[in-house]
Amino acid sequence: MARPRAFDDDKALDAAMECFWRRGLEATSVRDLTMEMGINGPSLYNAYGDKRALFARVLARYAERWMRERIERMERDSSGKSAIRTFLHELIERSIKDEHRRGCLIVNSALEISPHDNELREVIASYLCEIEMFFLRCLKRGQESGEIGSHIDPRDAARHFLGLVLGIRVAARSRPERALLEGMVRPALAQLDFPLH
Amino acid sequence: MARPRAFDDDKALDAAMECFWRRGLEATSVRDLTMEMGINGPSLYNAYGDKRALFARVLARYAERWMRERIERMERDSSGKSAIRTFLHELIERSIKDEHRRGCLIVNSALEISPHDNELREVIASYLCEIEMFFLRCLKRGQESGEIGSHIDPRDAARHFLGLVLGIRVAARSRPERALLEGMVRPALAQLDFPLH
DNA sequence: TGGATACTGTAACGGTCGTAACAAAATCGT
DNA sequence: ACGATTTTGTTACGACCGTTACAGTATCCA
Repeated sequence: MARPRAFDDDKALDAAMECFWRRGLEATSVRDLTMEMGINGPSLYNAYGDKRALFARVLARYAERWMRERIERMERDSSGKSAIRTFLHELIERSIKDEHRRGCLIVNSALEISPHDNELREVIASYLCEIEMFFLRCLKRGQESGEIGSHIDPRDAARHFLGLVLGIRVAARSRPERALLEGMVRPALAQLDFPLH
Repeated sequence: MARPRAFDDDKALDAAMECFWRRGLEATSVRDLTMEMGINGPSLYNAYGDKRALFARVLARYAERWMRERIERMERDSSGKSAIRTFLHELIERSIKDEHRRGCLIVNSALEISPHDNELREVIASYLCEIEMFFLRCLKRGQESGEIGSHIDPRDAARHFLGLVLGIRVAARSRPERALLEGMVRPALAQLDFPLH
C-alpha cells in the first residue's frame, strides 16, 4: 500500500502531552512539538492535522490516562467515603510533588481555552462533569452503606468536592504548600464524618 | 519642561486591563493593546516599559479595584458570617453574568503565568493570601460574636473558602451554571450554621 | 523667543509563528 | 520489478510577534 510511519504514535503523543502540559496550548509552538516529538512538521500535519487538533487529541489522552484511571482506581475502593478521601489526598500529594509545576492539563485548559472555542470548552465541561459524577457515586454509595449521614445532599456535596479539586489545582500553581492544600479539604472531609442530625 | 502626554493614563490602563482580562497575557499582542488603548507602540513602551511590565501594572490595578474593593466592602458588614455569604454569592452572580467569559484576572493569571516567572507568581500568591486572610478575619469575627461555632477551625475554614473561590472561577469558565456554582458553596456555608458539638 | 525636554508617529528591525508545496524515499499489492 | 500510495525531509511562504531608531512635534522654563 504505502510507506509506513517511521515514528511511534504513542511516544509522539506522550511527548506532545508533555509540551502542552508544561507550557499550555498557545505557548507551545509547532517547532517545540516537532522537536520534542522527534518528527518533522509535515509529518505532524499529516498524522494529526493542525496544532489545535493535536491538542484536542492530547487532551483526550490525558483525560483517559490521568483522570479516568484515577477515578476507576478509586471506585475499586469498597468505601465511598474513603474513595473521596484518597482521591483528594492523592491530588494534594501530586500537586506538591509536581516539580515542573505543570498542574492539571484539564484545569489549565479550562482557563486557557478561548471562551469562543465552544468545541474544546464543551469537551472540558464534560470532563468536569465526569469528576462531579464520580463524587456523586461515592457519596451515594457512602450513604447507602451508612458511613455518610443522610443529612448531606449528595448533589451539592459532589459539586462542592469538584470545586475543591479545581481550587487545589489553581492554588498549587502559586502556593504549593501542604498546609494550605490540606487545610482546604479538611473541613469538607470532616463534614462527611458528622453524626446525623 | 516637556511635551505633555496626549492620552489619559486611567483610560489607557483600563483598556489594557480589558485586553488582558479577556485574552490573557500571551494571547494579547502589543498591537491589540495599542489599538485598544488608543496610543502608539513607542508611547506604550515609553510610558509603561514592555508588555510584561504593563501586565504587572494592570494586575495590581485589577487587584485594587476588583479584589480589595470587594473585601473592604464586605468587611463593613457587621456580621462576619454574612460577609462570607455575601462575598460568595456576589462572586457567583458575577461569574454567571460574565458575558464575555473573562473570569477573574488573578485566577486566570495564576494558571497562565509561567512557573518560572517567580516575580509574578509571588505577586499572585500574595493576592491569594489576601483573600485567605479576609475569610480568616470574617471567621474569627463570627466566632467572637457567637454566630459561628467554636468547633470550626478558622484557619482551615479560611483556606477552604479560598479553595472554593478559585474553584468557582475555574468551573464558571466552562460551566457557568447557577445550580453548579451554588451547589458548590452550599455545603460550606451550611457548615457555618451547624450547632456546637 | 529659544532651547531643552518629553512625547508622538512612521517605519522597520530580526525573529518566530502556523502551515504548506514539493520532491525524494520507502513500502505495498500485483 | 513496477506503479500506486503514503511518509519524509527540505525549504519557504506570508503574517504577525515584541521591540526600537529616528525624525517630527508640542510644551515648559529661561
